[in-house]
Amino acid sequence: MLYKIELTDFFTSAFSVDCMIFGYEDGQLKVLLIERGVEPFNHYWAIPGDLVYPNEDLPDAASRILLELTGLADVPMHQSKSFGAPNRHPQGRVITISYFALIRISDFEIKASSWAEKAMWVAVNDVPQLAFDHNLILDSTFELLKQKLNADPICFDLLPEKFTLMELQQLYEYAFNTTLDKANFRKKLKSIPLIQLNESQQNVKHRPAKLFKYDASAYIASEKSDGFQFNL
Amino acid sequence: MLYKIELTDFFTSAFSVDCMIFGYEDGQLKVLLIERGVEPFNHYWAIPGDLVYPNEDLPDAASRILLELTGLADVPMHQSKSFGAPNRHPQGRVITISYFALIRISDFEIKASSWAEKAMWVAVNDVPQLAFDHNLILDSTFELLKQKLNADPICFDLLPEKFTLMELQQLYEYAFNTTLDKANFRKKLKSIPLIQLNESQQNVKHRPAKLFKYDASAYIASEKSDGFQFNL
DNA sequence: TTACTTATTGTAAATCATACAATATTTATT
DNA sequence: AATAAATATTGTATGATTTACAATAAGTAA
Repeated sequence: MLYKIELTDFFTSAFSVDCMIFGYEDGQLKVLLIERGVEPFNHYWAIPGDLVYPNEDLPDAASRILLELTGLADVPMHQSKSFGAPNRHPQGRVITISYFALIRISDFEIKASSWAEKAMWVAVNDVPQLAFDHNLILDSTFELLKQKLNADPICFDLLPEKFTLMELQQLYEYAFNTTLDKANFRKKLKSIPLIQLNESQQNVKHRPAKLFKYDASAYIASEKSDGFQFNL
Repeated sequence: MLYKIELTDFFTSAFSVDCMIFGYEDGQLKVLLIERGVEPFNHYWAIPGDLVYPNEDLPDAASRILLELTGLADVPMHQSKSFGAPNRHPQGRVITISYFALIRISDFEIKASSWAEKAMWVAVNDVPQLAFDHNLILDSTFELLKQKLNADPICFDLLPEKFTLMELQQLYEYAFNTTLDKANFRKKLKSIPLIQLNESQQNVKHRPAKLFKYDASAYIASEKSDGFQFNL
């Protein structure tokens, strides 16, 4: 630095939030992407995100922007990593704080609006080249998501309210790209409060599986809820 | 918003990094704090941190600022959470990206400089009221640190190179505020590559304990290094 | 030599993980 | 109806791990 930098020189940056919404459908873990209809990166697919207003809190911005671009409302989000390489945005210094959430795809209707041309669920294993450094952000957040799947019972946010144990197992098998023993998987589930319903799977060509519900309040009430390792 | 907001209106913010350096000394987990010598929050204790230059990458800024304020160099840092409440900084909108690192206190010499009046190691259970939202940042990062202590063998970054198993156990007992069975703790350690040295503790009034070293390269070479749960 | 203090190892019971095998319940087919 | 096919669900035997203690070892201090 040759010249003394003034305080006002620092206040020349912007910041954005990027919202990664994950869902589970057709046996695949998917993320909600938009097609940009503006420069820069016009017509590129991207994580829904935008600049934060100078007086707006970050979680509020995340909710607003997700709603504006995709039509999704009332999705509680968790903070992921922040990215701030000096050249990551062509229009100036923009630091992005990324957020993620897990939802039941069937509970929501997506509708692209504002400058988003399209909105689409894309399997995480099938994500194209994205705008900005969004592939980096997504990869990093998917790793975080896998950690959380092992540490907290958040898998139930992805499944329908009533699910079979096989569906639960397949979600884990897909996320961790592995195969699990059915009998032993069920034994591990004994440590999680699940309620077996008097209902069965419909429209299958074989013995239908029983449906289960996750008992969140029982989990919260248990000592397990702090320091517990899920590790399915 | 009554008026259309222009792109230039967004580029009016600044961002900072805050560096939480943890160490272990006298049986206590400590964090490095500075006393501010400038407004705002003059004479408050604070996490070492400052504004990032408009063209500076975040990790570079973290290294530079830590060196300027505390004299610590060559400390690899990991990103923690970001904080961006609109009113968290009295001089304008400043989002902070927090970083943390674990070091061996005895390997470094701290020296306050620039606008830091003092620099001091403070036990994490004994931190005073800090400037800005720094108590919030520290609490949140200490939780993250505990998670990491359970997931990775990072405890060895805090201990001296040669340590006794009792010292290792006491570190965990302090961090998790619990007591552990000596015999069973040692059995858990069997899953971690430790090298027993031909040296013993010095200057103790009873049978001295053997000294151990952590074999990092053996850990990295093992399959455990991905997806492994430490959980001591 | 003996008491004292902490380090280190051992052991038995209980719990959990793993690899399979066996049984159960439904739909589809004859 | 009876049987086949497919998947759901439960069982079992072996080994590994966890847990709560007890026992032994190896130094220091008188």
